[in-house]
Amino acid sequence: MPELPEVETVRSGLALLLADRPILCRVQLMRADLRAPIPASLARRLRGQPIIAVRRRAKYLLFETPAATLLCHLGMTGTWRLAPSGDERIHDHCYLHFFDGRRLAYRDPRRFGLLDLIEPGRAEEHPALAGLGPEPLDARAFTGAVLAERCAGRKVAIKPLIMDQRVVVGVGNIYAAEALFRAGIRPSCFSGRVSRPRLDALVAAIRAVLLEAIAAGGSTISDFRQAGGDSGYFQTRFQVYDRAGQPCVRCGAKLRGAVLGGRSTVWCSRCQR
DNA sequence: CGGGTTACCTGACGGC
DNA sequence: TGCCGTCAGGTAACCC
Repeated sequence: MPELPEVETVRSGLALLLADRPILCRVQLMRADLRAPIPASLARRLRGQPIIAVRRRAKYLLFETPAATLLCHLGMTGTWRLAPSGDERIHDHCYLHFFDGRRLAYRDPRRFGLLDLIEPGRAEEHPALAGLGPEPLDARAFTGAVLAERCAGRKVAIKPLIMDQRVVVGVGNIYAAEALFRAGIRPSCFSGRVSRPRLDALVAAIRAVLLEAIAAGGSTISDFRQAGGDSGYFQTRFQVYDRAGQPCVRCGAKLRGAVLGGRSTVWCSRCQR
């Protein structure tokens, strides 16, 4: 489900819900592992702690408490929701119970997500966060020059390259396709052969599409929901994603579809070179 | 090392 | 109705 706009939408929703810094009275794990084992000490370490902030790095959520930070990746199907008493669902893997009586539920049918603990001040050392590329919305960190350096001499196609979280974070299959369409770049283009002006355009397109999607509350495909339960609506603005065989919004040509780097890819062979 | 494929897991959907 | 194949927003372990 979640690329940067969806994770940011969840983050801002949770930050609003938790703005009064509620104190955890119980962390209830319903299973011992997701994609990776959940530390056995997680519940004990977080008990009695206030949530002082909810941050985002790449596609990760960080629930900060004085004693430790709860790290969460939503994988493909992870969701957080306010779960009143009686609202228990299949694939709920973790409940955060607060002293004020509220409860947050983490639900993740495919279990590609991650829950882990980070020691205070050690976020950059965590294996999942170390080595991540720049935030695409940070205009100083993610520039055409930075992307050009990562592309130089590379034969990997540009679409899988911009989905590589070591190059730039937060871009997944949907927004990679949308950004490449906006920039007029064919997804299968060798990274090392995309000109510098076109890489500048791609950086701008990535930033623009992510910002527009955040403003729209993310894209709701299947069961993505904001933390408040609302749907995002950016999916109504897809120009290429999931539109193979349909007409290009710009020129009317039939959009092409293929598998690239193991992921479904859609593009306009007339508008994208 | 770079580049490509596969596995992880469940659910939804289309075809028969 | 139900069975089966295919596909899904991500990541990482493999292979050559």
